[in-house]
Amino acid sequence: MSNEKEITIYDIAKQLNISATTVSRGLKDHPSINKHTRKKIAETAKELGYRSNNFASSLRSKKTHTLGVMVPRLNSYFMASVMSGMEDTANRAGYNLIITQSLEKNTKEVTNAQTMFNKRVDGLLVSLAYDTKNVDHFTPFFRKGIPIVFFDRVHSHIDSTCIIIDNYKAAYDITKHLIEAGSRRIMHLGGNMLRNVYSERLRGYKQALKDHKISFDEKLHYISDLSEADGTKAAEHILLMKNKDRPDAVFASNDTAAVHCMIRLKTEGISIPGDIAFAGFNNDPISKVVEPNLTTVNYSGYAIGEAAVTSLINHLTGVANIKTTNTIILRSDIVIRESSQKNKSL
Amino acid sequence: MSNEKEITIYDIAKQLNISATTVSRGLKDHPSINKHTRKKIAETAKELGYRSNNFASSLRSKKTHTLGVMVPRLNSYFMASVMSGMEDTANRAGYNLIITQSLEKNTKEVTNAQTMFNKRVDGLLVSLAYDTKNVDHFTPFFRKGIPIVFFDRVHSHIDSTCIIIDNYKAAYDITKHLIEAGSRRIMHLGGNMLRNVYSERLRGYKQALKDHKISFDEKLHYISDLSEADGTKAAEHILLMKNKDRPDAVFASNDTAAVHCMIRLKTEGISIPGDIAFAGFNNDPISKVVEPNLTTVNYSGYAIGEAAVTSLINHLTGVANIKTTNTIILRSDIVIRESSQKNKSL
DNA sequence: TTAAAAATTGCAACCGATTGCAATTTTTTT
DNA sequence: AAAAAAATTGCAATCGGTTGCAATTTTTAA
Repeated sequence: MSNEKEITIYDIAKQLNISATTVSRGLKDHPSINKHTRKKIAETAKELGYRSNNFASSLRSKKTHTLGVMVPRLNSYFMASVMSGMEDTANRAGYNLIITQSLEKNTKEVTNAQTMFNKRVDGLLVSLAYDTKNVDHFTPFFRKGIPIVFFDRVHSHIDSTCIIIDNYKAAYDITKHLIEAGSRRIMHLGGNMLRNVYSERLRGYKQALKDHKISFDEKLHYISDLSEADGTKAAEHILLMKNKDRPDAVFASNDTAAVHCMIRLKTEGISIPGDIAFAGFNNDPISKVVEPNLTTVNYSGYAIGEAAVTSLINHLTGVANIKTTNTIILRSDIVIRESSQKNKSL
Repeated sequence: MSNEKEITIYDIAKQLNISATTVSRGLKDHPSINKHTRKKIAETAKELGYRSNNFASSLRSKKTHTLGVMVPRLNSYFMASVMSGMEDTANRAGYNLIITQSLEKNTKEVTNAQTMFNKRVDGLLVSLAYDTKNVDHFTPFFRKGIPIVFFDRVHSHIDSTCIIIDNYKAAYDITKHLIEAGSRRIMHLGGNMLRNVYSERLRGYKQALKDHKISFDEKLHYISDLSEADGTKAAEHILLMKNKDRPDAVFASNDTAAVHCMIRLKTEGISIPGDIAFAGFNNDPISKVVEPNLTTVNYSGYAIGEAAVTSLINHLTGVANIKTTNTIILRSDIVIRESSQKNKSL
């Protein structure tokens, strides 16, 4: 197939009558190499069409310049944005990403962790599966000192940083908003309590109720996977409730569930926000499409991806230590749209 | 950090009193190694916690077991599904993915191609940027015999396979449907004609018009990037048209543009599908949320990703040759929803 | 001008798996 | 039982950078 032979540092060395050692050092701007020599090396490298061989380098230096990414699913707008931010940031710093998805299954997550370990990633970026109960599968990493940054669905661990938003506050604020916009009996569509994102949102929701002297009703806490189908099921659950028990608002832990719950209720003639107000979480594109537009919590997946990779690479390059930075909290804000405004409904 | 020393094939060899050569061959089920020996090697490997070193392997064998993926953008539902399919398939076959996005810019695509070349990917999976005019930046790959599979936004090249759906037929069918459902003056929101997906859809649209004795009106062909904003702009364009010039239907080359065009028109009191019927492309989640639900073309991003990776790996392993398979066409079908049904509107 | 310090450069041994070819062992054939 | 064929196994070179330490050259200080 290819006739042209690969150029190595030895070719450059021969051409310049210097040693391969000097070429190796010169190519990566080692301080002990003379500026003039360095320039000539760079020139010759370009001239000959040299490209460095990662494998030789990784073999010797034991650095792979590869980061492992473990996510529940890739196919959501939020996660796609996160990946986008990670990819940009990693690439800029000369790192590659290996991506795996658990499909929300702990067993697959465990297998994926092994894969990552065998691929010898320099570090790991993890968002946990729906039903992961412990992080034992990461023990080999901790033991070997391979840094892990958790993001979004995190697990607190002494040796790693977490990149999150203030889920508690966001949920508090949006619940408060629902109350102030005229709702009293607010149902919460939540996720698995094992996951910080869902438990924190529940906590914020409860506190907001409490601060407004509304007592929390366990019957109004509906736990599911927050899929489209779960949103629809939640709606059917509501439809089965006696009128007096029915909520006058729903706060869902993601937009998908909120939107599909709304859609189902609307087909039964329930008016939104008149009969039931709605709020979601994520600011997914669908939140701007559903009618009425969905009030939600906006935060940048891209920024989360960027922050996670930056934090990990800084640790790897010794710029900062992951063990001292416990948590990085990114900005989030609530976006008020029509779905929540009972009073001044337009 | 880590105390435990890495286990190599030499450790296994020593333990079993055989050569590293045999261990190396045994570990990858080389036929010339005795079954019994092979089993003992596998056992010892597991017992010692051996993990193969990719870098040593790649260095010597010149195979990286890495596939490069180049896409316009990651953050769409469709592309996320494609990635999901690719990731699954590649991982199962022991390959990794390196992912880059062009952000629709040819210049970034060119840079990314260089990156991929330097990373020495075994093969490339490419969906072209919006404004890419030629594929000269892939010449180094073709020259070195590194296989490329194009998917979705493809470029016909003797040396590579294309994974696509029948865009012509899908567009023809959906346009035909619009006509049969009562529309006559159908506007087309298209993308850049450089991209097969958009030119083929235009072709299908035109042919359907022709077959129904409707003449094509260039004024009804609106070209844009098909973003949310472009959908809105298209709506404004329509609103500025004289009543007699206005289309009675819109067929957009993606759901995003269709939906945001609908939304804008609805705020002006235009009834859909009564005044203007709509059809999109992609079956994005938003198509089931917008009101009325959007008629669209459904096809599986996951399947495309799967087919692309399978085809590439088969070529790499010699199971099939990419140069003989020119094109793989995957199934697509139109999903009829309310937005298009002028006659029997519900 | 010479000794001491600093800056450059090179030697040579790795890193761990792969592979062509030869050597050895086992099985089959005659 | 000897010769031929087939099955196993091992030798040793190789892939291309990296790095501790020593050697050499240049610069600075005395």
